Amino acid sequence: MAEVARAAGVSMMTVSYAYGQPGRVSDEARAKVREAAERLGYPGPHPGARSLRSGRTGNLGVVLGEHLTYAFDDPQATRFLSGVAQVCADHGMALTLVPVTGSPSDVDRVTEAAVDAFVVWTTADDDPVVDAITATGLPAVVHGGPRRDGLSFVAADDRAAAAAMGREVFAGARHPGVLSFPLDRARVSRVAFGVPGSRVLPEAGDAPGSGPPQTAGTASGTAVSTPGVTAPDSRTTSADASPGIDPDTSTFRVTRRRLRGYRDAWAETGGDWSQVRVAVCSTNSAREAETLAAELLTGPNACDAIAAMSDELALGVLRAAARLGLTVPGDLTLSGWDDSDAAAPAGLTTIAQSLRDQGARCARTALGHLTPADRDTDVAWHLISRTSTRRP
Amino acid sequence: MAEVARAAGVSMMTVSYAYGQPGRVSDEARAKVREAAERLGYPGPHPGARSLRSGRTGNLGVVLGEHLTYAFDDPQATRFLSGVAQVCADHGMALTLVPVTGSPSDVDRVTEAAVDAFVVWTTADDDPVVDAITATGLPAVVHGGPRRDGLSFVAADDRAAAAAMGREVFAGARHPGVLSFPLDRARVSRVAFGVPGSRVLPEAGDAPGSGPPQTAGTASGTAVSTPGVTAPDSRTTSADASPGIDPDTSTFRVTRRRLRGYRDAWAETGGDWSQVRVAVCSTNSAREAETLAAELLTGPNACDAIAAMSDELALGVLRAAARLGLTVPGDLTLSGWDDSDAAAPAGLTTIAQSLRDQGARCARTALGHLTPADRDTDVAWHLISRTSTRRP
DNA sequence: TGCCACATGTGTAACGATACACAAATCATC
DNA sequence: GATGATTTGTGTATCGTTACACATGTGGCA
Repeated sequence: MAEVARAAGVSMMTVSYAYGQPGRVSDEARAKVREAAERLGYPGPHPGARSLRSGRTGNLGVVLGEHLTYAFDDPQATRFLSGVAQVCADHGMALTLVPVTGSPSDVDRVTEAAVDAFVVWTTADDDPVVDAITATGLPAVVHGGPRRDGLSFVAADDRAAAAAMGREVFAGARHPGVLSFPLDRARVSRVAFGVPGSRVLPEAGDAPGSGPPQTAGTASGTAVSTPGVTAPDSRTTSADASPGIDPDTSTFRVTRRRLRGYRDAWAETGGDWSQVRVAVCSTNSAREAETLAAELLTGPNACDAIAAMSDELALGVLRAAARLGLTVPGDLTLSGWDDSDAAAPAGLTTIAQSLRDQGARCARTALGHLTPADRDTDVAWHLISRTSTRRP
Repeated sequence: MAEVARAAGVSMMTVSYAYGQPGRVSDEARAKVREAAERLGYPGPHPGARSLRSGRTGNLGVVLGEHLTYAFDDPQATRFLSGVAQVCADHGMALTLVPVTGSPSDVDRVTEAAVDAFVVWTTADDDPVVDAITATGLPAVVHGGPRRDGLSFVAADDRAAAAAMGREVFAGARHPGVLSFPLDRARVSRVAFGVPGSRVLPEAGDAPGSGPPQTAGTASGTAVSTPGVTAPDSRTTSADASPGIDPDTSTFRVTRRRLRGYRDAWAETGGDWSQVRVAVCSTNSAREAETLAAELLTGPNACDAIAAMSDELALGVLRAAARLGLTVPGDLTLSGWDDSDAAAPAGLTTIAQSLRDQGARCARTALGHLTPADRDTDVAWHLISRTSTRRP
């Protein structure tokens, strides 16, 4: 830059202003600088040096609770990020996806990230990456979960939405089932009934706190054997050996609250959670859902109502049902979540929420460009009732 | 960092190594550093300072020829970027999406980008963003186009693939049609026949060069009126007033070569390009395709064969055909491109190419981690023949 | 005329880290 | 025990920019 200044016959500061604050210098000076820069092949201010001095990078960081490629593979993440991208574009900010792979070095990737703020896409309460983000001291917004003091938070009321959906899809059912996202970071897929005697707790573990919620039985070395708590060594994929599914022990806030919502709805009919069969998918894919749904739909207690946590998973159920010769909603009522493009053609009852809007809101919040609506409005959702829950 | 060094009782360099090259210091020293850092709340090396001194940023930049949100909205871009993301994750590199919006300031966004290399997703030959990338002097790989000296290039042989497809979909047709991507950055949608008398040029304008290809009639002030060349003031959306479509004037390399390929195939049957009706879509959306396809499928010379440049567009044709009571392939043969998830269920003949693999190859090339296959293998494509081209 | 506001140009002093070269201690090898 | 290789720690110089404070010229306005 010094060379350019000399060649243009101006001071270094004039060159700096010519790039950073074009209005600060005269047209004449700016032209001289541009000309000299062109002639000398000066590529413009070094971004690193600029960021070192100014303290800003012009990047918004995005951290996924999944492998980096999910940003482009998972339809839900993609819609969310589209909203984030829109806001970034509006403000001329680049969008930096931090390369998370599920390995311990993820923490380093976050620490090294050259960004001005973070947006976090749903992860587990005990994900160390969240602590690393907190440690940077940069503004950060978490979507879905976990909640933490000091980090902003954006999410729909998943429990209420799941309860509303449960009322719809479980109505008149005798053998309800749930197709769930993973319960924790191990992402083990399995099929099991709900834990018996599980009380319906109001909101335990959902309040913001400085760490993961302490769950009975995992809090200390004196392991209290609480019914339904997954023992560390019992993570198997065998349906028979699987312990019961306890919503309250899921470390993914979204999953936890949706399970609770379904449980709420079933309890309202006088049913017990232990009657509900839950298939946990390790990924949000129709393929895996099809396999697990086949398990739910066969055997002596085959499900006649399934609430799936995404439309993707629900489509897997539809495929499984078709293969088994079951009709929807005749033999089986079914619900999805998110109102994806495929939901309407499939007649799928679903929860509509605009992940794109939520992504945009997260980005605005992170960048400090809040609108009044961001502050005052709850995240919107509504249930779209279609044929898949019209029990004859 | 100096403070941490003092608190830990070591030199600054030891602290630096403890973070940047943990193997360079003893376990003991590293522990002391980590402890002191923790105690002082030191968040780790400042990324800007690090990049200033080391010359590396740990970011791979991605530039789209479209608005930033296309990264998450367009299924083809999404698959491509999934491949890029995979390679980034493998190498611990962050993925930075440069906020391109179609405005002149895009050039500044590129210049300011703190990245080690660029990957460019298909854009126009005259996109100034490409020059800005060249000016940075950083390694860059262009996917699709344009070709430029000094920039690496990855693409399938679109002309050959389109020719193969044309042979399949135009076989036995009397009124062929094409559903095309935009011809140039104006992205004007329109419907028109091919220009008459258009000679089949081998590869004009496709060789790498330092600038956009010079096309007859646009090269200089003395505007030579060449048949079929779009005059600057004739960009209208009215089908009647539209000048003919000339493949050779499209500034998008991919579009240009696919149009040429279709023209090649039709010429092989003895047909003239002026018999081919072309609908240009401004975006890659089934919605718009449906509207334009309706135009192709009605009137005195309704098309009985349509080659679409993407499966998305082809699905729009299917919808339009269904609404008009036309059957595929009975009344109309149809082809898509890319073999998206929806293609097989729809029985759509298509060109399969792995955009994910191509994205990965671009990223490897940009980052200088080439595999032997990257060097020696052409980008693969093959035609998948399904029912949509089985003319009875 | 005198005064202030504004536009424009300049010099200095960091910003926070790492490349590099070197020194000392430790270890393996014949 | 001498030699060279390896491990580990240290100073110095420097990367390229912008914040800040200040100087100058110009025009408006009472």
